Amino acid sequence: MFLHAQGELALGSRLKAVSESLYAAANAAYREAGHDLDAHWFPVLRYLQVRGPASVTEIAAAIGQTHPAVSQLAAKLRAQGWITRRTDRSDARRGVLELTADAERKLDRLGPVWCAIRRAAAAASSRGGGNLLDALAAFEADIASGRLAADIRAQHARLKGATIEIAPYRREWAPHFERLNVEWLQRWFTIEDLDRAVLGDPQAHVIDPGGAILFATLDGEVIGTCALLKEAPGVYELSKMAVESGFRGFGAGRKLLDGAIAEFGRRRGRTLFLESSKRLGPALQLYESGGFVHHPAPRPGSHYQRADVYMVYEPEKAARPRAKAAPRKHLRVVGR
Amino acid sequence: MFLHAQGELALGSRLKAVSESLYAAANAAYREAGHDLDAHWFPVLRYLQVRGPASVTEIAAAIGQTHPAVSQLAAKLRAQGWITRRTDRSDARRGVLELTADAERKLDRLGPVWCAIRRAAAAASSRGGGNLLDALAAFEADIASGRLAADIRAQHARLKGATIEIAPYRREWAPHFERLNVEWLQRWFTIEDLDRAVLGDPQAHVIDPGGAILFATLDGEVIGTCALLKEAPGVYELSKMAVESGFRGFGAGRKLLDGAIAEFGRRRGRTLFLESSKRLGPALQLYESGGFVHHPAPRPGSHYQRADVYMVYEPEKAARPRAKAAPRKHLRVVGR
DNA sequence: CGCAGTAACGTAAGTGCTTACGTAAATGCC
DNA sequence: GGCATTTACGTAAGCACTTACGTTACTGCG
Repeated sequence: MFLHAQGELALGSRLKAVSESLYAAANAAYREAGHDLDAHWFPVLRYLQVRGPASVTEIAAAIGQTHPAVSQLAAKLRAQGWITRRTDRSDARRGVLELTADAERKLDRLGPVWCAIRRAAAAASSRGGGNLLDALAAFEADIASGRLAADIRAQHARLKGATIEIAPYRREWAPHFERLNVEWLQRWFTIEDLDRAVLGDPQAHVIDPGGAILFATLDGEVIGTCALLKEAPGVYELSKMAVESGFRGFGAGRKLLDGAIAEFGRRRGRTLFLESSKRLGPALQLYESGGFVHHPAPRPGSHYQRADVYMVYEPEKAARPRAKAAPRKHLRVVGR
Repeated sequence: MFLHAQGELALGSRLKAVSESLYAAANAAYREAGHDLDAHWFPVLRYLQVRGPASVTEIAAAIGQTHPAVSQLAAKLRAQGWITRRTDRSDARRGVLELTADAERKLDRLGPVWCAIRRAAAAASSRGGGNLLDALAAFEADIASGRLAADIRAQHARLKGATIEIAPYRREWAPHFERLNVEWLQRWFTIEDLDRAVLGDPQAHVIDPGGAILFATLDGEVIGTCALLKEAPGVYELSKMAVESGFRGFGAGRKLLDGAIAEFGRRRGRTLFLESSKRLGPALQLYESGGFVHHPAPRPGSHYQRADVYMVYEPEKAARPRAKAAPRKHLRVVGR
């Protein structure tokens, strides 16, 4: 499922969905057992059952909802004869909600259903190793104490000054090279035979012929890559540039590009070119600001079907104080 | 917190609350980082980012929401320039939603915020032993497969034929005797000195003087209790009858009453009386159907302040084929 | 080919909450 | 004792969904 792949980022969505499924399951159980009540009423009714008559704000505070929520539900329950309301003697603002005798009797009959739900939910909650209830309690504590919010801020502050490290090829990272490239290839194009070959065995297709592969890491985690392919003596191709989609905005692309160009320089290359597609706007912008200029025609023997943009590195064109306000128009014209 | 004490029964409420807190935390993080987007948009926007253009129903299925939800959100996002919609060439019913170049750029800048949220949430999720994400995944699987619903049904079927066992006093259950009685005393009255004494040391105040205490158990779990106090030779008082509020409807009260009367019989008692309160409607109904009849005046030396109902056991009055349709009016008249 | 069945998806209305706001009563403070 | 502040809580409006329903387009089958 897509949301599962998003990990913690989609936690809110998933929790809400599970919450609604639970209400639905409870309602189904009530209906099957012949009880006519809604699972959403549980906190209020149960509070009144175990604690006795209580005011709107008292209940709201106890069950962690706003007072209008309780107020509105109370109006509904009153209309249906579950509760009564009388004004507090010592404080005329306050109302005292109380279960009717009939409601009390109905609730007293719910034991078996509640017990069944509790046991089934407990079993489901503790399946798969951990215990949902315990984990949830810890999570709630972090939210209530503000620790989660503080942690997000702290992490973000740390990450703003985070150092993306550029590291040379390592055999054990070959799967990352494949994974990162497959991601954007599938997203924008299809994987061509040449891709499959290069990604499947980067050692044989990139390193051994005299090329290089760079990896961008954030705190040890590989989040981007690019390859410098050796075409001919002194002629290199920049290719397979990929940054994981959840890790854009760290500047990994720029660092990879700089790293590749530096590598090209170290090898005393004469020509550095690349093939790309006008569909990859942000990447083209990056190449332009890195010193690549557009070339009208494909190189003889162009590799890829998808390629419709050809660029060549011209060092003096590099816009080093990074051109933040680079005119978008330029890109558009190029893209045509 | 009240909801925590309800265990699995309040899980739905709590999950929803956590879900909303998470959305709020994410939104705060977005705002602080200067991004103008809503956490609720994440599933749709992220899907379009990693998977590329997609139709409404495709997205809805992937993120586990209904198609109107996606449709409505899409309309809003379209109005704000995040996505465009064009009609599918091969199927005129279907629309193709696609991120605008601007949106693509905005999303590409979110890496650090996402990473911060992910890390903080991961830390909170795995604090406290278990891991919320794993536990949630297992729980979701049980819901999706229908196992939870089936389990509830199965548990409920089992519990309908469940046997409440009545067991005699055991020293290690003394705390249950106290807990169960404190629950209803606090709910309906206040704890009087005599209560404190009896509940604090049932051995000394009930058993040793020649009385008895019974416990009702469900699958080994103590869920109810009652006491038979010896007042004088042949004279007993039924007292401290309590069934846990979440376990009403199992018939534990009746079994406890029957058990106490049987114990009274085994001891060849002559008189069995009880003191109660007209506020405890269902309990009085139980006593009546068990063979107790109302007595107009308090016994000389009545024990409790709260007592305003006095009953005496008259075996021939026991409505043994349990009087389901016992006239409520009777209770009312008695209660007056 | 014609036509029933189904899929895509927009619109409307409902729901369970929320925030925003107003009013009346109680409280604190000089 | 008067008056600002706070508290209780109802009402209104909004929001993120849902279910219900209708329209239009595609699909499969005789």
